[in-house]
Amino acid sequence: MSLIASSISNSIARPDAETRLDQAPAADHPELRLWLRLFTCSTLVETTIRRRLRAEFGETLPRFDLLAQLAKVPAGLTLSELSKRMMVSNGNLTALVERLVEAGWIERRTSPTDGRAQVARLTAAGRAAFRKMAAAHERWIVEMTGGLATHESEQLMELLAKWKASARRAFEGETAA
Amino acid sequence: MSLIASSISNSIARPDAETRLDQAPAADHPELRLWLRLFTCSTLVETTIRRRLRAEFGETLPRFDLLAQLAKVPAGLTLSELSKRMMVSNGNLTALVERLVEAGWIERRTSPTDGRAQVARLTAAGRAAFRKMAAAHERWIVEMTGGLATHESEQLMELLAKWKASARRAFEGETAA
DNA sequence: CCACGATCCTTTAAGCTTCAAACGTCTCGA
DNA sequence: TCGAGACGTTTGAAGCTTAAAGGATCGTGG
Repeated sequence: MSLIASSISNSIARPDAETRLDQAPAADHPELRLWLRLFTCSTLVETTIRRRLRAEFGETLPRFDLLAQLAKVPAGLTLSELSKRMMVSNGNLTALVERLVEAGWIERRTSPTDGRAQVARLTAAGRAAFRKMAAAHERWIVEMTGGLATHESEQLMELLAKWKASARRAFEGETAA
Repeated sequence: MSLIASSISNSIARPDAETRLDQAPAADHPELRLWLRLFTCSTLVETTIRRRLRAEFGETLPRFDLLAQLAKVPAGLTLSELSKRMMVSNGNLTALVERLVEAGWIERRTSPTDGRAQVARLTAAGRAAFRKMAAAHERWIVEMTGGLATHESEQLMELLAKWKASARRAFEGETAA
């Protein structure tokens, strides 16, 4: 969480010919405003989910997320596969998995085909716990997306797909270089 | 960071009349897919910014964010005003402000009108440091939004505004209740 | 005037997160 | 077969984050 926000860098230097701050209070470039808005949406949803998860189930979002990933793959996933899907660094998973193993919700074993890899898998208890949370989670998401009509959602999906493509290019350009 | 992902909860219970998984690999409800995609965009952009900020300036995102907020208000902001704008908990700011004061980039003093409030303000050094980072940050954002045409950006702004409204309702319903 | 509730900040404990470095395992080519 | 490099995971240090509890200050209604 953390709001990037617009720069003030050139809002002073800019000549006043284009000074139409009808409703834009401060942000300069439309791209910055767009990013700011996307980020706000994301944070709002995420924070709400996090709070409700804690309040109603005493759970954290990363734990729920990990369970959700495993729920989709009954055979289990390696830790690095998990870290890719959850979009977190791999060093992160060791402790997270550790705690979930202690809770009895997942089990971890060395891959039979690759001595380096650890495979995590849901236990029956973990699956049951997850199922309850997932139902609530789904309701929350639907509630928070309620303001959009069907055709709007579809439009949004497409536009975000485009953005995602741009963003991923920049993202990957990093690790490659 | 943490990817909520779809539930598997009812993907088995659902009758196969509606089983058109042409391209949707796993997610059930369109709302979940939408949220997932928004979240992915957000994380992709955020992670890229974070990495570049570290690589090129040795800075972290929260520090940059705080400077950005202060840059918009020369007179300074109280810590609680900052926490609202940055969308983080207030307990968070104490240490963050502390470190930025040590770096000499901001200064903090008790508000003359309210003995409880601490007002943070950029120093000249902080403003200079921020300016350099802000210019780069702006370039990065523009780069990552490059795939969208002008009319698409505008559309996206509107759709996200609607979503934001829904999400904020849910968000505020929490603290009010 | 003063007690009460609201507000602002800090502290604490627990957990999450990243990066970078280290270690074991695997793969593949010489 | 053996070595180099790639890969999967763990560890450590530093920092971020939250929720909850505590202390200081403010404003207001008695």
